[in-house]
Amino acid sequence: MNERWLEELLRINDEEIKLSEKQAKILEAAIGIFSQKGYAATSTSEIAKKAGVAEGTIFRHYKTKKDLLLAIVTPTLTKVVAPFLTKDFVKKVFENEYGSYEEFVYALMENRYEFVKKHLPIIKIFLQELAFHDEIKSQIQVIFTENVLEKFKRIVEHFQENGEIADVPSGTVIRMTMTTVIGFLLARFMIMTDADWDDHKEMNATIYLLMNGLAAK
Amino acid sequence: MNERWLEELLRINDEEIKLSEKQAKILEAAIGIFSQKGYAATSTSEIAKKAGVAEGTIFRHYKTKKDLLLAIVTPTLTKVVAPFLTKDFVKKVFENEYGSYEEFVYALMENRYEFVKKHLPIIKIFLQELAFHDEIKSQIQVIFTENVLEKFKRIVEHFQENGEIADVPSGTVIRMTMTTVIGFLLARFMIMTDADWDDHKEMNATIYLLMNGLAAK
Amino acid sequence: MNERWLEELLRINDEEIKLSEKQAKILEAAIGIFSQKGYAATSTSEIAKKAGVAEGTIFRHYKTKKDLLLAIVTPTLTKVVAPFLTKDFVKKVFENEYGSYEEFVYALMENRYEFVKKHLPIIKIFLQELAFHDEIKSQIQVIFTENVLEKFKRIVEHFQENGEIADVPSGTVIRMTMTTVIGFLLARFMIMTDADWDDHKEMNATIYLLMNGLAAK
Amino acid sequence: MNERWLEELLRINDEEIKLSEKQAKILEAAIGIFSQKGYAATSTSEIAKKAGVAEGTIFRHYKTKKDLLLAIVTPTLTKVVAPFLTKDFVKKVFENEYGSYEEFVYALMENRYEFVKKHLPIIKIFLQELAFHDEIKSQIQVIFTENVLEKFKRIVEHFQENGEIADVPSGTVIRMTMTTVIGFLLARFMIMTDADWDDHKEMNATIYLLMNGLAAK
DNA sequence: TATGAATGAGCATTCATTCAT
DNA sequence: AATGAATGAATGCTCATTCAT
Repeated sequence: MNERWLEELLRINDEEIKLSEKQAKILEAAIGIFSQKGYAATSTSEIAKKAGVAEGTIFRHYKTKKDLLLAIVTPTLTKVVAPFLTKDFVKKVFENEYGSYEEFVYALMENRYEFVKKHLPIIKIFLQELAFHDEIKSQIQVIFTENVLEKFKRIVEHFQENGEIADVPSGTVIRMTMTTVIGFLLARFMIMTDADWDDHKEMNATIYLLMNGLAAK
Repeated sequence: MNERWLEELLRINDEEIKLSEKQAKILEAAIGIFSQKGYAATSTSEIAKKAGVAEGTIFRHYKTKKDLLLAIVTPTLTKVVAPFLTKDFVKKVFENEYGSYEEFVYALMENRYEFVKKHLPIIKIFLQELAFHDEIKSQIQVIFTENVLEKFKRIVEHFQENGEIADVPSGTVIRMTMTTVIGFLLARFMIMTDADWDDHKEMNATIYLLMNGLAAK
Repeated sequence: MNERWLEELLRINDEEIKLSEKQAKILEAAIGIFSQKGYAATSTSEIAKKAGVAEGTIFRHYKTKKDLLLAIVTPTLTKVVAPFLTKDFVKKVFENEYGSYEEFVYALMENRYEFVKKHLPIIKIFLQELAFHDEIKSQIQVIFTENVLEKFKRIVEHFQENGEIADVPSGTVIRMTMTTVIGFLLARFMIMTDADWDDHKEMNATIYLLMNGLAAK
Repeated sequence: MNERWLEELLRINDEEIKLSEKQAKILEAAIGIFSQKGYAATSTSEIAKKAGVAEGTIFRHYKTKKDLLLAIVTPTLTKVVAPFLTKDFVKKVFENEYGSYEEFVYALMENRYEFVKKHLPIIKIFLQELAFHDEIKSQIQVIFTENVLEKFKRIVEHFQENGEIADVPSGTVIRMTMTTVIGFLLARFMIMTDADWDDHKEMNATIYLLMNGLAAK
């Protein structure tokens, strides 16, 4: 089985992670069941059975059940806001790699759409457990304020000076953009899971409306 | 203790619900702990202790732990979309009680803002457990398609003919409106719980952006 | 409903027992469920539901669950060996009401056959709980030695002197007779419950074999 | 502790059963308490305590309490009628290993007497629970009709042709023989548990009477 | 490294019994 | 006399975790 995707997803920064075969199976099994029934409602014996390992093996790799959860969720945390973490992300914007805020948002949305689509189960776990574990909550806070907020603000202000978008407080623009993007993804993947949409058409419409909303008058 | 609000919230349609004192205490306790730690991670003994009753008493009133959850969540289900359930809701719109879509959205948002603020713990439970209990999921589906969708559509189309909002498919307008409203409420109550916002200013900005987005050009 | 049979069965000696309607219903329900699932596996709430009374009502009439069992089983105890308890039972034998031991055994068997048939559920309870409650065990001991053994012995010896039955120790004859009678009844009512026998033909054959066995040579 | 007898008793057919030390202790404890207080009145915690293991350990070996019961009772089921299950049982009879029906019955009784004496507690459990668990009941039915009835019938008919026993329907002879044997054993081990009998003398008398009863005239 | 038997605290639920009405 | 809400101990069973092999 090719576990490259898992290794890649769980890698933080650039330290290579080597997952033994058993470890990979445990993680896969845990992701599957956690996302389906929730962390608290999942038993380690269930995970062990699905992973095809002994119960004890789980605890050799992860000291507690919660450690197993965090091993899944923590790396994902950074991956969710990944684009913002690349060094030259802002530079790209200023160097006109994105000719407009619209293009930027479109690229962002498309990128996150693919990411969510690929890692839906983990994203679900993440959203669920976020509410109950303060470790996760505060990590988000940190990542967001340290790595995302400032950059996002610079980008927004760039396009405001630019005259493309209206001169409202950047916080509001950011929130509008984010709720729009996240709202679209939630609607698409959590609620209308089986609706037959033309995803890209809806995405375009959504961004069009957002841009209209943000446009300078 | 005054439990009128609880009785009122849990009332479906117009059947009066009479909560005995113990029952009210059980519900209150359950709501508190469920919303804080999640349904699956909450033990009935914990609820009993917080409610100040014997554990057996819980099971006299609610046959299973899950029944207790549903007794909390099911009535809330309808209350969440309550405005749409009132008989003359659409009529009001057409009779110019709301002069514009903007006014309508504003009223809706304000109203739901107050509702969520008041019943935050139950809403949290509701959102969490939604993902794991198919009974809840399918009930939502039913309520939404039967009571909300059609009415919402008529309203949107009304204001499209009216020339106020753009001539995009009504489904897209509805989704945009809903993700905006829900997005705002989620951001406000779930994520930035302790930010010191000026709620109404943010609400106004949000709606302004939404309306710009939806405006006919 | 006519509860005369119950009142009659539960009457000890000659004290009249007046069962209130509720009491009769409780007893009836208890007999039904005890005999079907056993005393220990039956809950008082189950009895209450079947009897159509409140749980509390049971405990108004019978202080504990065990009291309820004993109220059913104790009177039955004497009724099981009832023929031996009538004053003139032995006299009847000697006065040639029964011309032979065979006739006597036949009458006894027929009589107990009808009794067991009529009161099968109680008999079942009786046999089951006998094993677990020392009160019942010792009561049997008492009744048997005080009321049955001596009389039975006199009867056997009568027909031994008479020359009808062999001159083995009367204890052995009694045991043989009893295991034969009881064995027949057990086989008929407990084991081959649904076999389609000709009961009286089998009874005759059984007694014939017994008498052959006991016959003086 | 030597658990060979338990392993042997619980072995079905010829598959070896290996009982771990804990398992043996659990079974021993369960047999003891079940037979004393009955299955339904015995709690798993009680068994665990007596067995000197943790309560969870019981459920690692036996999925449910009922499984534990069946693990005790089911193998015993076949052992009870064991003589009939040996391949050459009937052959032995025809080849004059038993010169007469009397000798045959005597051997059978003696053999079962020793068996019951040795395994009294299990036999008690067996008789008690028989009444409440349909699995046990139907298994008996199967074993009896498949393995015992036909053989027993052939033996009886052999000795009828032989002229030793009377020409009554074989079913009746079988029932008489069985109620006599079982009646004796019940009387001996269940009822007169503490009587000081000379067991073999009583057994001889019993068989003598039975044979007289069955004798061809 | 991996196993799986063993643990005992904890779980949801049921129980016989009490008591205010 | 009858009710049924309330109790809290007890039940069968599951849990995350440990540890000898």
